[in-house]
Amino acid sequence: MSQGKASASQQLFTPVKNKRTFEEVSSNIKELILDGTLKVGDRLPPETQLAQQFNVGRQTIREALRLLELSGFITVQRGGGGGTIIKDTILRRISDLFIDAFRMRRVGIEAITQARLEVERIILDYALTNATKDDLEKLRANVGQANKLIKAGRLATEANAQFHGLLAKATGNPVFVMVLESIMAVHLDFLTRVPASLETSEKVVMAHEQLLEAIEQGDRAKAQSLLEAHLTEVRERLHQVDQEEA
Amino acid sequence: MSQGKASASQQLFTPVKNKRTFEEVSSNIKELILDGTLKVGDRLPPETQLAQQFNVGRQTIREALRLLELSGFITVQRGGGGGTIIKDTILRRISDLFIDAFRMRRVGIEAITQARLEVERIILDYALTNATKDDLEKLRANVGQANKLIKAGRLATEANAQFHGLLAKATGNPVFVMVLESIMAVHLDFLTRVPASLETSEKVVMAHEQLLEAIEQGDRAKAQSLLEAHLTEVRERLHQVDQEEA
DNA sequence: TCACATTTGTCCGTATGTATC
DNA sequence: AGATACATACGGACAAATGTG
Repeated sequence: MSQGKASASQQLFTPVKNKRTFEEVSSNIKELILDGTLKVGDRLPPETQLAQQFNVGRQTIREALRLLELSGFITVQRGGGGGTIIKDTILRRISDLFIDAFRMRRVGIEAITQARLEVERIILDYALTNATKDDLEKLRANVGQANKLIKAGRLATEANAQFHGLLAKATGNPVFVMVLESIMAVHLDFLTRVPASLETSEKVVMAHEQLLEAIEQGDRAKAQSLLEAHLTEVRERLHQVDQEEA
Repeated sequence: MSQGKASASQQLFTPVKNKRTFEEVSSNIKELILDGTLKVGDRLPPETQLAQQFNVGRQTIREALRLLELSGFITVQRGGGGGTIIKDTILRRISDLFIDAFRMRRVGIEAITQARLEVERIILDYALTNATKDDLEKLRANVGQANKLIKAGRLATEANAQFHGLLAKATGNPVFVMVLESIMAVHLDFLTRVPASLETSEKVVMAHEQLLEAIEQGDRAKAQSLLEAHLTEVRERLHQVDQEEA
């Protein structure tokens, strides 16, 4: 890349083929998905047929499928009746890459907590003005389910994580959902190393419930201070673990 | 990992193999990179040798390499003297996935602009308190380079995008860098559809210069209003394009 | 400039594992 | 339980690209 000048800083001829064949196949299928020709739930033909239709070898098809799989566009099931199915798991893939990136750069837990706090502040702000009745109902249902789990003596870790995702959705802006889920994936990755106790799980549910009430009442100031307190507590808990490990 | 209790409702034996072979190989190599055994710049053995060492077929190795490649851990060059080299391109991969995610969900430009504005607000806030002399020097150099390009009658698109990345770096928190670059990648993806004029490019550089001066003087209020104005202008330009297309 | 060695890219044939009916 | 359909995996072979002498 980056060939400065050809005649006048612009290249006259673009190479007919610079991508590898499996990349060609991959982006070919990707475009079909993105433009709606192939929809979620649809099934792709078997690899052998794909190879024939694209007029390439099976190995090429397989490598193309690996790209699509890791990009979150398809899932592959082996065995009879299985095959390749269009499915949107991009967000999970982004989260996975975020986790990798943090491990690679050896980013500390403080940086993540700080970023999460700031993002959640924004989210709360937007959620307070944009949340629909449907959003609030879903948040209510989430807290209800979490309470149920706690009373049954079970952990509500997953539901508790979901609460923040629902809050992000209530902003009406999907970008906030993506950003929050990416950051939270890293956060949760750290959290899995600390044995979750029933008490802390219960505390979290209570905090969510109070926060939700403040949101429902439109009490901005109260909601903000509750969020602050909630996340500060999470931060303390994580730092404790961080030091124990070190 | 994470087997709480072994007697009731918990599995005693975990399956020896649930991952596919190429996934096994991939995460094997990935761990070697993450724990520092393999460092950036190192070269992996040729595929045939890898196949022998892992005792698998070359096809399996190739699919494993595709995963690592798309995850941003390696780059592959063909030909003599080429091969697989450890290289960290995770951030670029995340940006690519973000672009895919937006196309897939058909998120509008307004949502992205809004999110970017909020994130940049935070970044400016942190940069104002945390920026080191080195950070400021790099920002200065960036503006200088951009000005040079403009005077030479060339566009400064790349440098202008880099300015915001440098600002994010000045927060001292790498999470902000990741989030901003992800959002900006989508933004730039939209921007490539509008033919950039020399005048707008120049305008942007001037805005950056003014903003930098305010930061250097520690004038928080001024910096904030300048940022606001700058991003609002970008927003207007984009919306214009958006409507022309529709 | 040209030939050569190295390494990835691609194809084919075949066998095995696995899930569904 | 058996047949079927599909992904998974192996091995061998050749083509294409790219650096080196």
